[in-house]
Amino acid sequence: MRKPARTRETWQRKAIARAVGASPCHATAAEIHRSVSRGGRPVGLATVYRALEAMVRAGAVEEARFSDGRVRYGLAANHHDHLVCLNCGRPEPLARCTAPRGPRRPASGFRITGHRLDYFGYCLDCQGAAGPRRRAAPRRRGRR
Amino acid sequence: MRKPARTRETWQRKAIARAVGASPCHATAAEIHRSVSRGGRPVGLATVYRALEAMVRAGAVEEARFSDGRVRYGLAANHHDHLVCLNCGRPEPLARCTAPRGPRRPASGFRITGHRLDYFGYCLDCQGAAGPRRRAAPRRRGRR
DNA sequence: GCCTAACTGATAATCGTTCTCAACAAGGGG
DNA sequence: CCCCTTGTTGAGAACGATTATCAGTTAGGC
Repeated sequence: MRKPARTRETWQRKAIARAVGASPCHATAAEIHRSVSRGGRPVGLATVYRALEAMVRAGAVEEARFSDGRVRYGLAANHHDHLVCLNCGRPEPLARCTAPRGPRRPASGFRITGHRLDYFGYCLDCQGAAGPRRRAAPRRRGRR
Repeated sequence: MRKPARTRETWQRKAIARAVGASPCHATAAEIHRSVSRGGRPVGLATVYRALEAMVRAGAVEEARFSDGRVRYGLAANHHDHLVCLNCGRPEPLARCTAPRGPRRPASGFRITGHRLDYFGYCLDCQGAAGPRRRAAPRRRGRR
């Protein structure tokens, strides 16, 4: 009887896992793709997305989404919260997780397995320059 | 000297603001668009996005992004955290905010003005049906 | 070495969101 | 009340991150 192989250890996935671990904060798929392709054989972008999806499913990697709409990936073992600037959109990692254990008694029988906590505000650079209530320029979309 | 009018009170913006306030939890732009257009004169989708952007800039509305990638909008006055199911992706509002005041001393001089806290896990419906470690079906994209 | 299912790369497709542009209208001035 | 400036609207094109397809490759159990 053949034991079904769950996942295969390709050099691409190893390189992608290494790149995710090397990032100090959560990185976008494009950043990971660039990092991997720069440091060796190029890897397809679709492969990066598929590998990241598999790692998320396996619980090794966690996703984070900020206001720019792009998904960012980081090692689950390296979990941290963020300070996100409302002006420049840049996320800053927080040293330690400050979230409470969970809401007092999640009614409705919800089973909690994780969380994500982001603080919004203005980073040092943007406090003087632009002042509050100025929106970020998250990403250029739409017609050019 | 003409005093420049900052914003104009069009019936579209009033209707959109009413629809945002009527939603029990954060609603997507498409939901708000549908809600507004159903209950009266139809409004362009671009208008909905522009009005929401203006309200966010004014601080009256806050954004939330879950794993399906769509932006959701809710009244800032009605702030609440969420329980997000990893299987079905449905967000459940939490009655009260449980986030700590802020991280112990945001180094780097970051000025915190708000936060967002989500708990991940599995809702009652998905605990029995699918079990853990099964990914949500967030959205259909890519080739058909 | 063989075989099969998992993986890869290139690329087309999808869809939420934003931009363009001409036409419209809020609301302050006269 | 009319005029004028300028923010707003609606329709649709454009955009870009992400996902699906498909044919060829390969990891790894036997």
